[in-house]
Amino acid sequence: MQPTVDTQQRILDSARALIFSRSYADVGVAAICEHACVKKGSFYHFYPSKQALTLAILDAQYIDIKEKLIDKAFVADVPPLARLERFSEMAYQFQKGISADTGYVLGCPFGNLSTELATQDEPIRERIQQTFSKIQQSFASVLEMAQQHGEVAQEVNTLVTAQAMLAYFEGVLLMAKNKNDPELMRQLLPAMMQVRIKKA
Amino acid sequence: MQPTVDTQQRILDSARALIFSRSYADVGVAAICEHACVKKGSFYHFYPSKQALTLAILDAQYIDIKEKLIDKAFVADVPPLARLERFSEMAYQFQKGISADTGYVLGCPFGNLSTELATQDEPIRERIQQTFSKIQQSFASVLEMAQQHGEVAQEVNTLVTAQAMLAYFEGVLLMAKNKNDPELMRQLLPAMMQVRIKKA
DNA sequence: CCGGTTGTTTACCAACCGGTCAACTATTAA
DNA sequence: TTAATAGTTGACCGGTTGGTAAACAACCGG
Repeated sequence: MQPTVDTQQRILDSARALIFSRSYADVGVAAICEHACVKKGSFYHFYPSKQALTLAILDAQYIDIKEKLIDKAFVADVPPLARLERFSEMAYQFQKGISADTGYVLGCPFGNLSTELATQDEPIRERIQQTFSKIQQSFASVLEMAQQHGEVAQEVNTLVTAQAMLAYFEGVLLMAKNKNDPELMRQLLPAMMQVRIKKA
Repeated sequence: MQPTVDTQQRILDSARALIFSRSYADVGVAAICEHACVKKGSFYHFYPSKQALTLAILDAQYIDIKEKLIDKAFVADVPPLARLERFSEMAYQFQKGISADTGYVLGCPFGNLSTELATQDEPIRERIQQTFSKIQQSFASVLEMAQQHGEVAQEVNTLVTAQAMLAYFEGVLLMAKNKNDPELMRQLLPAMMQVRIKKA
């Protein structure tokens, strides 16, 4: 048969790009197939439903973000708190690039799908929740190291502070998307490093 | 004619409730009409399009939030910074009530519509942007009074800090919606009052 | 009593939605 | 050589989408 190499991959990549730049509801299966140069029958050969595809997108998206953003920002030869600054700066550069390419700040793939589907699709909501938890854990680990380095007070609840920082990050992305201006991230994100929530 | 009293109002109220609890794309004109006990022809007698209705919803929603949340929280006989705490507490109570009624934390009507439509519908994006600006202004006024009372340092940029606080608030709402747990607001919102961004 | 305005109703539209199905083709293992 | 398997294709499904048009009913000012 034809190379066939990556029909499934093309479907996933196309769907990821289209849904990220528009919305879940606005991107139909037909549009995904057209973008991936695949017929609808093939789509349903690989994915039983649009929902199942979306769950696969979430997993792939997390792997990407972990490799290309989190792991690249949280490097050992930088002091813990400065790693969070690297994270902010890289996220800003990322959104700025997208904005330059597409004309739009697209925000966070997880946050976007979450607000659209959290009350509508329980499996998707749950998967996003798991993803946020993993990212939160990465943040919390950095905060713990920061505590060991004396950069963060011992009385700080690292897990809850990580949650708050992530919430702030998502909020800034939401506002930047709505304003369609990546520079808002530059202005607001530095305050993320100041967020603290103390132990109960 | 029939009482007719408020066909238009019923359409607006139904649409507001339905779209808030689901999403823009998931709530069709037919569903709105059914919920409002109105025929589709009447809908288009009052609103030229679903988009126009949504713009009207945004305006009505802002009026509501301004009256029932902002003006009630920002009262003169409470110290400025404590007004922000009142705002947080009332927002939490509000979401808790919704959660008890519907089984879901619904988040912010503006934030929800923004993430879904910001890249798709420019007039709606713009209207949401104006709404956020107004809320931000209310926050900034409180911060200025806090400065006059010595609660906030003079070097703080009140307008940008207000923007950051609003972003944090939106982020917390997003996370609470995704976790479907209003208690997250109790845990995270107090940190909103600590957010500061200094003058350049 | 009339005519215009406002509002309501019903029937209708083309386009699209997510998803199914059976026929077909190519590949591989026995 | 054959049979099973994996992948592809195009036609098709019922239901729904936002929106339209025309007939009709009730009100009000002249």
